[in-house]
Amino acid sequence: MRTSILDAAERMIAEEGEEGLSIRRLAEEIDYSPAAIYKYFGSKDELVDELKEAFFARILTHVDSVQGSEEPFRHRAHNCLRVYIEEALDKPHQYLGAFSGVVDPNDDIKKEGHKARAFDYLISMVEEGQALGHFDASRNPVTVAKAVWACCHGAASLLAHLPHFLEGMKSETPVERSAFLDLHAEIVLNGLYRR
Amino acid sequence: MRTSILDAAERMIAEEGEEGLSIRRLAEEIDYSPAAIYKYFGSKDELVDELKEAFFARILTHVDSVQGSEEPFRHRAHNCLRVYIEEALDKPHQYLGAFSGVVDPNDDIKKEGHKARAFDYLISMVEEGQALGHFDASRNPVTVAKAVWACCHGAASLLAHLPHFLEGMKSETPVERSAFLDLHAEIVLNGLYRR
DNA sequence: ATTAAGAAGTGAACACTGTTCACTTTCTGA
DNA sequence: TCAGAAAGTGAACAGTGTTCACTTCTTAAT
Repeated sequence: MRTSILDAAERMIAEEGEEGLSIRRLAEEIDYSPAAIYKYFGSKDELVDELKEAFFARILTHVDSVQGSEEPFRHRAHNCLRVYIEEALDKPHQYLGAFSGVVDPNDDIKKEGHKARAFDYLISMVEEGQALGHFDASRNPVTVAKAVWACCHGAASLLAHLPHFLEGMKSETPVERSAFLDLHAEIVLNGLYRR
Repeated sequence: MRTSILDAAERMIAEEGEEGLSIRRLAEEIDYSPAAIYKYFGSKDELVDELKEAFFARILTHVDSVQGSEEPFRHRAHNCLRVYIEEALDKPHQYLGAFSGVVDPNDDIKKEGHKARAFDYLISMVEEGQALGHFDASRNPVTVAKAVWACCHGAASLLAHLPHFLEGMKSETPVERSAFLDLHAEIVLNGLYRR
C-alpha cells in the first residue's frame, strides 16, 4: 500500500511537477481518502523526501557501475560526469524539486544524506586523478570535487529546467544532448588536468 | 503603489522563500486588501516574474561592468563568472525560484528573456577567447557558452540551496566562499584554454 | 468460536491559499 | 458641479495540507 502511494505520487510528479502533486488528488487516483495517506506518511514532505531518496539511490547505482568499470581513468571520469547528468534528466521534475528552496542549515544535517553520498564518488575520483599525477595534487580534493559537482549539477539543472535549452536559445543548428554532455564533461575534465 | 507591493514581496521572498510568499499576508503587511493587488498585477505569477526580471537586470548590470573593464582577457573572463555567481547569491531565494520547475517549451519563448540576455555576454566572451587564439575556434561558441553557463549556474544554485555547502559536507577545513569561486572559475576557464 | 486490541480507513472540519466579482469609495477633468 | 474612471473592498469559490473523533476490519489469544 505504501508503495502504491509512492508509485502514484511519482507518476503525478513526473507529469505535473512537485507543486502539482496534491494529496487529495493523489488519494482519489488510488481510491483512498486523503486522511488514509497520513497513516503511512507523517506529511506530504515526508512522502516526497522518500521519493527523492529513492531517486538519488538510483543515480548512485548508475554512477557506481561506471566508476567500477575497467576503462582507463579519463574515460571513467568522463562517463561519471555524463551519467550523473543523464540519470538526473531521467526525472527532471524530481531532480529540480530536490534542489529547490534554501535548506535551513539546522535541520538538514542528516536529511541531505543522499546528496552527500553522490558526492563521495566525486571525491574519490579527484583523489585518483591526483594520485595518478593528472590533477594538481596541492589542491584540496574535497573542494575540487565540490566545484566539479557544481558544474555537473548546473548542466543537469539547466537542461531539466529548460527542456528546449539546446534547441532554442541562439542555437541556429541544434546540438544533440549527447554531444553537449560530451563537450561539457570534456571542458570540466580538461580544466582539472595540469598543464 | 506598484513599487511598494513589489518591495514588500521582495522582502518576504528574501525571508521566507518564493513558496512562503502569500498574497494575503503581503496585503496585510502593506495594509491592503488582497483584491487590491489584482488591480496592479494580473496574478501572483506575474508579480514574481516582474521581480525575477528586475533581479536578472541587476545581475546583468554587474556582469556588464566587469566585461567592459580594461583588464586583460583572462582577468575579465574570470571575473565575469565570479560576478554572475556572487550576484545570484545576493538573493538566494529569488535565484532558485527563477530556475525552479520545468518550463513548458510552448509558453516561454519570450518569457525567459532575462536569461537569454545574461547568456549573450557569455557568448561574446567565448568568441573573444576564440578570436584571441586562446580557445578552440572549431567549437560552436554558442554551445560552449551554454556549457560554461551550466557550470556557473551550478555553483550559484548549489551555494544558494545549501548555505553550509562550504562549511559542512566533508570539509574539515572550511573554505572561504571567495576562494571557492576563484577555484571554480579557474577550473572552468582552464578547461576552455587550448593545450 | 468469542472477544479484545489494534491497525486501517473515513468524513467532516480547520485554517490556509489564489482569484473573482459585485459593490463602494475616492479622485480627476470638463 | 457632476459624470466617469480609477482605486479599494468584503464576501465568496474552489482548492490546498492536516487533524481528529469515529467506524470498520483484521488478527491474536483465550
